[in-house]
Amino acid sequence: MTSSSPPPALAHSAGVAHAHKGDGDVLRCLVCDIRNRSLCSSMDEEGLAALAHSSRQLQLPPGTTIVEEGEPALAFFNVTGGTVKLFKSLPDGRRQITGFADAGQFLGLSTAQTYSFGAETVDNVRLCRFLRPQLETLLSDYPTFERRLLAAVTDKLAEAQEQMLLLGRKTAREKVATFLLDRMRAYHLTMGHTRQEVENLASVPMTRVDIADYLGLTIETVSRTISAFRRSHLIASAENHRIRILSVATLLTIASGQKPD
Amino acid sequence: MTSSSPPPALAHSAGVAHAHKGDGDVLRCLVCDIRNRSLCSSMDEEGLAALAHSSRQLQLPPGTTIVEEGEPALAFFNVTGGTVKLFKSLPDGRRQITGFADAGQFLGLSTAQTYSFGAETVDNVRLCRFLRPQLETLLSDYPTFERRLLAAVTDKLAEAQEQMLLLGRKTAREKVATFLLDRMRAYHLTMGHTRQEVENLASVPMTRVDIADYLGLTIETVSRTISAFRRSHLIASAENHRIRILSVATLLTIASGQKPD
DNA sequence: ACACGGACTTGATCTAAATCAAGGTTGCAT
DNA sequence: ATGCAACCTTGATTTAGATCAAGTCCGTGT
Repeated sequence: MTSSSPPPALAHSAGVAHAHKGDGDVLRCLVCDIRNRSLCSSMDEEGLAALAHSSRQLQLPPGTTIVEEGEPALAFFNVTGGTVKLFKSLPDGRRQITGFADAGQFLGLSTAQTYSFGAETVDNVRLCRFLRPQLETLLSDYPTFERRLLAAVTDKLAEAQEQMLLLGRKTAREKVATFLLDRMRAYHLTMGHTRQEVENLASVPMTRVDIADYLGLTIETVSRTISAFRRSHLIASAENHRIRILSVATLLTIASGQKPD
Repeated sequence: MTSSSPPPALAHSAGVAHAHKGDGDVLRCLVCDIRNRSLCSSMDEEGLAALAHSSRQLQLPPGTTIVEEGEPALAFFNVTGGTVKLFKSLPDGRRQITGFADAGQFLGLSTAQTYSFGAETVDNVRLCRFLRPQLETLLSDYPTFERRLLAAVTDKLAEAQEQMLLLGRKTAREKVATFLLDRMRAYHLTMGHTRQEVENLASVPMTRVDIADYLGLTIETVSRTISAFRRSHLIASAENHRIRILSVATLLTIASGQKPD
């Protein structure tokens, strides 16, 4: 009974799977390996201790609900490992994934009382949870942290605008090319440019359903388009839900709306 | 030769049309009639003086470029009257309007060196321009202002996610219904609920081309859909680029993805 | 080894919206 | 008043991507 059908577990109920006491280790944030790639990079040593104190670390299996659309917006999260999907839905079940949050990204900011979106883990995810009052205290106490958050939200907004261009005006082919390049960039970011072998690899832990709901397509169209790219030797499958991009240049051309195959 | 064909004028070159010296009147922001509906509501009297000192007021005719995609991000703007369109384009000219900024909305935030989007006036627009260094000073000097900006950007992000749902998953009919209701809400906001007569009016100063580029449709589909709504007596035309919404409830039902005409 | 279930692929057909193609309206400039 | 140009509407036809319909692949548990 390790991982059966109905996606269970709400992240902000009391005793969540593998919740670590934040007050135990002041070092947690100090030794966090992705800290330089996240909001937390704005903090000095004292600030990092405050962060560790204000947050709890969670480890969640695939398919776990993190936040639910319409529920009280009680917490803010920083993803430290794995991939989370954010989405909005229509009453009849149509769903739009508005973004994937990989390690280093935040989620859960809300001005309203309730979340205007849902969030669910794609694979095994580690994240730090900040309850609202604690986040507010941090923002007030550490102006550099607040400034960094403002910059991060501004970046997310620019990303969202790029995605609107994709959803409103790109063809299926252009959408999928853009997606693969984005996943390659995301993978490079989380791997920190460490190895040459990682080059041109994209990590694609999500299902075709998720990709389709992200690109405003059906799973069949996503599948066909990926197959076509594979047949044209623009990409090749790699182990572990990864895709090797054989011609970044061609894919870039396609993604930006110029014809070539 | 008041307003001929090729859309001219860059807003941040020295002597822009009707630029008012910011340092002249300390009262400008104090007496601003939309201040309570904007970022500026976070400021006390002293702050308002600082705002007036840090900004310049511009008055621009329809079709004026405010910011250009790829140009250095030198300024931040607060719209105090009229409507601005924000957009991104593909090399072949396909365009996606990512939002309309009405009175009280800001635009021009950027973390990068250059703007990732363009902005152009839809009708006669009044706006306050803050150069980057001046904005940064304001943020540092007035924490409540920075907090308010963070909230405003967070709201814009939620709006963007809603628009992604529209672009990726809604039908033409649902898109247009959503748009009309949004325009009604925008009109109510800028009119401040003053009059009963204003009820159920939507202000639509933009062309069909703009609406189509905002909804991810063609002008023909937008036109046909609006005509169909008119034929079904869900809406009616009103003077001055306005539309009267005859059945808000029905339009809401359609916008949220349930069938009814 | 095998079989079950979820995820993916591929093919055939359908359709919502795009494209192509005329007109009709409206407002401004002369 | 009249003519022009931009904007909008409506109709006919086409098409990209959706839907419908089988399979295939792959990982896990027995």
